[in-house]
Amino acid sequence: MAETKRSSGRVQRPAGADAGSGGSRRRAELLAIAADLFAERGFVVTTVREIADAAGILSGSLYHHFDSKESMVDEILREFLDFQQRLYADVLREATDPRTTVTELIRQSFRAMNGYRSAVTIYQNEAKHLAQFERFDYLRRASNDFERTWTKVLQQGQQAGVFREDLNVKIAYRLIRDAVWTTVHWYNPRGRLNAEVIAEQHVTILCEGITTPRG
Amino acid sequence: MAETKRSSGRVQRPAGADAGSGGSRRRAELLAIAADLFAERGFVVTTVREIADAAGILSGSLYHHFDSKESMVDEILREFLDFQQRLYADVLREATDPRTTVTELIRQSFRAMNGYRSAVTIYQNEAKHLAQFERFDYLRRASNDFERTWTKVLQQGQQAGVFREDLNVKIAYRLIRDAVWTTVHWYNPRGRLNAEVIAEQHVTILCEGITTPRG
Amino acid sequence: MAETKRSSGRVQRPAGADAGSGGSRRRAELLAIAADLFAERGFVVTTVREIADAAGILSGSLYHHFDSKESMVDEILREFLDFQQRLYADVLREATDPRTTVTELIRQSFRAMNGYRSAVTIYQNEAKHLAQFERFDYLRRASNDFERTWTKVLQQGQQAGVFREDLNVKIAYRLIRDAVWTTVHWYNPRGRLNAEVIAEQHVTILCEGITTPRG
Amino acid sequence: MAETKRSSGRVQRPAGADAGSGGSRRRAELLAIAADLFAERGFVVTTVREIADAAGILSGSLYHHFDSKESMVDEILREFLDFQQRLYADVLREATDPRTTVTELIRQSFRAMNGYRSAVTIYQNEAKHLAQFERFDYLRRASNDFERTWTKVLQQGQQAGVFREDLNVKIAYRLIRDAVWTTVHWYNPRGRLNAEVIAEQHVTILCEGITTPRG
DNA sequence: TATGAATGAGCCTTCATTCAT
DNA sequence: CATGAATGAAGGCTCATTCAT
Repeated sequence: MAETKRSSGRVQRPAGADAGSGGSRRRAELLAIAADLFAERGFVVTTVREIADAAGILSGSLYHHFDSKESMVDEILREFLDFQQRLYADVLREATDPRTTVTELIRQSFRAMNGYRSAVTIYQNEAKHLAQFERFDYLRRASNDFERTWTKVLQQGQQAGVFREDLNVKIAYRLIRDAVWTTVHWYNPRGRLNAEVIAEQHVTILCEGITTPRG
Repeated sequence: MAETKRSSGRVQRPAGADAGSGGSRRRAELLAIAADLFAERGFVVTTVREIADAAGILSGSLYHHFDSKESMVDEILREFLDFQQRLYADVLREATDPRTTVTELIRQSFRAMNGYRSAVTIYQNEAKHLAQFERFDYLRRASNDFERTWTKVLQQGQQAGVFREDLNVKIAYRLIRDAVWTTVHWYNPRGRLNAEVIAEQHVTILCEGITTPRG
Repeated sequence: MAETKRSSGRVQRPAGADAGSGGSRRRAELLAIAADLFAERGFVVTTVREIADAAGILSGSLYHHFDSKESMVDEILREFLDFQQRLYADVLREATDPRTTVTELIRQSFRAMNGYRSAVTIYQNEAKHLAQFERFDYLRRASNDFERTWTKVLQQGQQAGVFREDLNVKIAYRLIRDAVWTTVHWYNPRGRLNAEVIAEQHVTILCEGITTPRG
Repeated sequence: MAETKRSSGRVQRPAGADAGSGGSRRRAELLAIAADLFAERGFVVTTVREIADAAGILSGSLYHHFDSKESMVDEILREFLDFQQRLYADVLREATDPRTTVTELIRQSFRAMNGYRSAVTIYQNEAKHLAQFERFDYLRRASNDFERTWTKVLQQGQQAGVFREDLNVKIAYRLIRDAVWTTVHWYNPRGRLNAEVIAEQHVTILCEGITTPRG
């Protein structure tokens, strides 16, 4: 078999996690470093040398842990997508009314941005480009899943009369998705505006609009 | 050396000819081809060869028209930014109440997407990356201009009591900007949803929210 | 389309040949240089840098003419195989008795060694290794063609009573083939023994054996 | 440093155990594995990792047994060459007439192919390449020994009138050598044609030729 | 204006080898 | 004996760019 290179490593473990699992600690470190660079500079533009430099090793040494640069993003994205899908599933399982569900979906989207900030950015920036390779088929699948999840909730809300009838759910979904996820481009975890504040602003604007309630 | 290569070339069709001007027709064609490729595939990933292939010439021949690949994006982006800024200026000059102004700003943002679709995409995708080079300083400047324009209007609206007081204008601005401009990623000019419909949906959602007005 | 890289180039043109055909003269030169190196040092071991050095250009420049190192051998081998197969076909077309046919087949095998010396060596040394890649399927096909050609003639000779009955044609074919083609490993075009002499010795030994006629 | 690594290891089974000796049993196993891979895939192309994989250990662990990849072939080839030379010496010692001697030399060449099949293949394929390194000087020496052995016998046969006068012994030797040893490329120990049959066919063809004895 | 040949720098990857544990 | 992490050198290939014709 291969010399190491087995998958499974957690990325920026956002809690306890990790356990005595397979992917060595070193592996996870390297993945986190790569994720940050991919997010900051772009996947194509980031060289394996840069990753290696940042890790304090030689570029060739990376291949002791990973098959390729591609397999690094691959792992990073899968990790994030799994996490996000789990969060959404949780919301749906405990869903009550559509309004609350939408609010929660928005909030949980922001939550992923804490543990998987780089991954979200990468997903945002590179998914389209990567999706053209067979290996990344799952990106399209995940994207479709997300769309289905959201549009279903929006439709239910419309039928229940809680969401505007003149809403084109497809457009609405995309607007919300982009509004929420592009946040990652300017959100600064060490800045004044923390994720919660931003999340609530988004909930407010997207649900109620920017104008004051009409008397 | 360079016989042509000077800037000024119009990119995509927008309105009045341009005939006779400096940038030859061929130049404009090449720029349009490049813009489409940059938008579709990404600036870094698009090779000069691909552009040349699409134009039916050899890659070296491109350098008769342009100094470099960079100077191509440069022209493409400048063109679009000029156009967009002119449109915004028009809106502001004829501004009445904040609510109408915001609506118009949104509409005019969508308008640019018709004539400068590729340019908008490129701006969306590559600005951050390009802005790190001196040559593209104007990107940051434009971005700041946009932010100033919008936040001013939003603040005025708040003071006038027409926009919610609990609005963080910075966040609101970014939400609106991203919601509007990321449209370019999925907007299909030949699809069912034309730009106007999408624009109105955005106006509605962003101004009134997705929920039905409460009695 | 591609920038150059079209196939068709003659390799070590063994006569007038070449004409104003497609593959530029430069291309043919490079191919000849590559062929010599592949033959002398082995395909895998020869680096594109070495080829480029021998040609007085940079390694990257080779890719202006060829898609890859592989496509270089590919062309070299195809060229030779075509030539050899044409020669064999000529022999068969004008075939009279089996004994003469075999003699001619041997002679024509040696003839290819003059114009395509390097190619023959490469074929000898690398065919097995290369044949494992789809792209080189034709190697196996050519090999089978050769075998069919030879074994048919040998069988006919046996039926005609001119070749020994106790001959295993498969073994005989392989013995002859290898005896003839491995010559390339030690044959020195500028040495004392010219191709004709060697050919005749082979004809004699293979047809009559090394022992003196008895009786 | 090296605790084992010293030469002497027997390669493939040939005869009497070897137990207790320096080269541990493991060592011999590894060598056999390496030999098979070198033969099948080529020395340069075979990676240490592949050998290690086939042996179920990590590539680094091989260096507990051997100094380098080179020292592996080295041992493999020495082993075979020793064996072959011993066989030839035996033939010469008990030599009677040239015709029988040649026959026996051919037979003993085939004999080595049973115990040292991979080694023969490696010798066939890589000798030329390896001989360029000082360390493998003995390859050239062995090759010369073989040539001397054979040409002497052939000359004696000519003088005795049993081999054709018009024979160029150099060419004849090479023809025989190559005819015999290239067999290894297609000989399948588990195929229909066993080594003995092949050997006898070679003896017949090389001594008597493929044509029927003329009345 | 365009071609065709070449440059030069850099990229991803491979691989034999080392060595602390 | 073996693992796991790393080294360092090299290899095939890409690509923006130049320039003589």
